[in-house]
Amino acid sequence: MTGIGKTTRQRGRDVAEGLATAIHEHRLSPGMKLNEDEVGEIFGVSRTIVRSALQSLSHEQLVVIEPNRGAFVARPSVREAREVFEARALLEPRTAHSAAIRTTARDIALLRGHIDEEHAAIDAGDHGRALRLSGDFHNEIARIANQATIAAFIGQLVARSSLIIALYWRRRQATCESHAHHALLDALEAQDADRAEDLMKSHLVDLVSLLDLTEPADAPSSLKEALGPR
Amino acid sequence: MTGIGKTTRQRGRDVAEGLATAIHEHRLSPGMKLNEDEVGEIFGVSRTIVRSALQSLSHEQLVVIEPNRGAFVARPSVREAREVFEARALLEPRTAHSAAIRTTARDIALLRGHIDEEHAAIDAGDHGRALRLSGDFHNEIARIANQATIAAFIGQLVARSSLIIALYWRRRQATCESHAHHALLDALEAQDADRAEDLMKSHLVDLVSLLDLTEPADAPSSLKEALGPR
DNA sequence: TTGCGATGGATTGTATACAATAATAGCCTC
DNA sequence: GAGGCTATTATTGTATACAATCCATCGCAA
Repeated sequence: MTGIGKTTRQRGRDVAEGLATAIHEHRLSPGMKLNEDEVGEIFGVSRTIVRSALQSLSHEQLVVIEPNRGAFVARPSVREAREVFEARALLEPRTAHSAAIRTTARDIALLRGHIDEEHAAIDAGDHGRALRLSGDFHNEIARIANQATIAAFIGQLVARSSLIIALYWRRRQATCESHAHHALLDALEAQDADRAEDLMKSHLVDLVSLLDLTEPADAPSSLKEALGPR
Repeated sequence: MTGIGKTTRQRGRDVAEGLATAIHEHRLSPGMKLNEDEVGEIFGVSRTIVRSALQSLSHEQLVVIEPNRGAFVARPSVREAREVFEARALLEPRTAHSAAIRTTARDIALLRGHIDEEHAAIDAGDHGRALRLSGDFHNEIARIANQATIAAFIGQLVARSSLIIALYWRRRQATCESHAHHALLDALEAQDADRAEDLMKSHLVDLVSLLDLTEPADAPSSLKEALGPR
């Protein structure tokens, strides 16, 4: 239904999506070099297409292009990390509010499926996949709110959050946030917009509190930190 | 200071900016075809660069790329128009609040200069330039708020607003919104964050009220409307 | 006149070739 | 052996050539 890949439509999109998914699932780590020839060979396209995909990703700040040096998976600074979550705090609660009002039974079923998949992934030990699904949950809510423009912004922020989590997550422990998602789902199902808004707000606060945003991490502040026993 | 154009840095950015400015100033109208060869000849670059610029603009939704048909200046639908201003209503008031707290004397001077330039442009009958400067005013406030992520979103929304105004502005009359900008400037100077927030909110409401968002306008709903006496 | 189909021209999509720049390795000097 | 300079290699930036697609014109028949 989603179209077989052999069709003539723009393959740059496919490459960009492939790379984005890999980033979401933490298979590509922040700072990693994205060689144009290599990527092209992997996806079976020429550098022209790869270049287009990388530019696209750089526009949503998943990738940083350094002139004449190439493309790298972005390494959001502590400051950027804060900004991303402040933006999310500004957008997502109100969006959850709108979503609660418009939620249909079909949406609920879809979201429930999402959460189930997420659990399955965690049980299977596939943390990358679990993380991606967790992000998708937020994107789904934005979609339900039926405001494409805001949803697009949230999509970008969720994607960048994935990089931020890769860099600044405190514990190795998997996503323990399923409870928050469950509670949100309940509020949406009850169409309790105010509760959904509050839950989203505190969910985001919780998320940030699980990050360690004290260290610069862009450049190690000391040699010992950079080379010492990890 | 800003680098002479002959340097080796990516010229795609220059082309994109050139086109964006033309769109902001309403020299390029919604729906207009952007032929790759033509644009390339105008800016003195090859299609490769033009293509990159067009993709960039399409990502911020100033341009729509139809596969195998080419790039066109975007024609936001009524629905998109509403969404853009709802997003602005969500982001900009709080941003004005933050900006008011952080405003410095230097910022005030800069904004005042902006407003003056705007007036000068209006007096000179250069509505396009006035409109662009009016948008820049909003961007400046976002910059002062010192949240690059949100500022980038606002930048996009302001740019799209320019297209929306081109399509749905009720009167021929020029921007009569200078008063709102003046009032905002005063609030910022007084560092009265709450007032700045309220002023921004009502300013945006006023802006929307000056738009005619009742008609589809994507396709004229009747022949009479399309061909009748204008 | 109206509708359909074919042909030619123009425009976009993609790959590739070449030029420019940065990274690497080797050599020489001290 | 350490440090710096040069040459080589690898990678990116840009232009161009070719293929695929679309659009317009024309012709023809009903």
